[in-house]
Amino acid sequence: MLLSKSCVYGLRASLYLATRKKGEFVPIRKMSDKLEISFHFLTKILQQLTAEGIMESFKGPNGGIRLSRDGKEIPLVDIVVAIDGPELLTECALGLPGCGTKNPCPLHDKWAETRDGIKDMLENTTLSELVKKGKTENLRLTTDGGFDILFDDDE
Amino acid sequence: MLLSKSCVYGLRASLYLATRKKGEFVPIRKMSDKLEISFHFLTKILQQLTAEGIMESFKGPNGGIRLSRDGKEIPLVDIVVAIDGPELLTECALGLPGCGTKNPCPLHDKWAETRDGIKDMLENTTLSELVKKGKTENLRLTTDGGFDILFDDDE
DNA sequence: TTATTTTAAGACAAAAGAGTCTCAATAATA
DNA sequence: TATTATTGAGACTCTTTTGTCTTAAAATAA
Repeated sequence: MLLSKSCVYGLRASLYLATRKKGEFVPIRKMSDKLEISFHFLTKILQQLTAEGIMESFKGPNGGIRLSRDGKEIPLVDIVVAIDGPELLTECALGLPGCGTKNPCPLHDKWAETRDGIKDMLENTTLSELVKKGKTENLRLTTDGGFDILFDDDE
Repeated sequence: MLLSKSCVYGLRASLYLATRKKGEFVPIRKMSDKLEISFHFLTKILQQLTAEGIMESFKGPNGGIRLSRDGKEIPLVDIVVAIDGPELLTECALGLPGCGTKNPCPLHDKWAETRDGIKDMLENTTLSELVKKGKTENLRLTTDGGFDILFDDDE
């Protein structure tokens, strides 16, 4: 599996927040309902992302979570690295510590190239970009629903 | 982590076997020593690969494991799929079941492209190719040693 | 036939990932 | 001030992955 479940949930929640009005706090409970993710589990994941400064939280009524930056400025790699760490983008395909151009494994060159493909994609794709695509084509973020399930009923 | 530890160990063992003379059985104990992998754990992994027909085993004195085909004909993808399954090459980056061109997630197009990069690399890289490169440049398959540690003392 | 060398199979244990639950802290509001 | 709505922190459980151990089965050789 490329990304951990925590990371996937973190990405889905980030996309959710990127659909909201700038500055608006969204309660985790609402997100966990819409995205069909366990509330407590999602809470822990979002705590990581707020600790990393990607999101901001506010307690109490009208509180919740929001993105720290505009979604246009947040590439997927920020969320992936915050949750899964940088290993995916640096590690050896054969699991050898310190594998690099200086002391490579037989697969190093080929894998480095492939890995850069993943890195480029994550660095050059932003939340806003995916939200825009999602909205336009009504793409899904859950097993069942379309992108529109993210919006409130009065929208 | 892209590949499971089992898969990584399976790849290293496959590379080891691809350095041996065609038809020769190598005891698992010898491989586990050279590759610094737990004997019992490696045994279980190789059982999967023999079950998949990628390797053949023979019990008793002078027994061991060998590749079923010549290393030239074995692409890495065969070993990866045998151990980790085909999910890596098919699954959705956001973990949505049935994500595809027909019912995609917002990341589907970009991820499908990246995923194909991984697939192409694994399909177009063979054991022999890596062994050749490893031998020529004395690349490592363990934390410490070079490729030469795979060879017997009398070679 | 008996002992030895090897893989096969499966029980078991340890560690990591995934998920749940409870209680504390903070903020708003009645 | 008391109540309610929210996140924060941490203990806890369940599942999967990783790793160990024991015993059985097969093949060879003494």
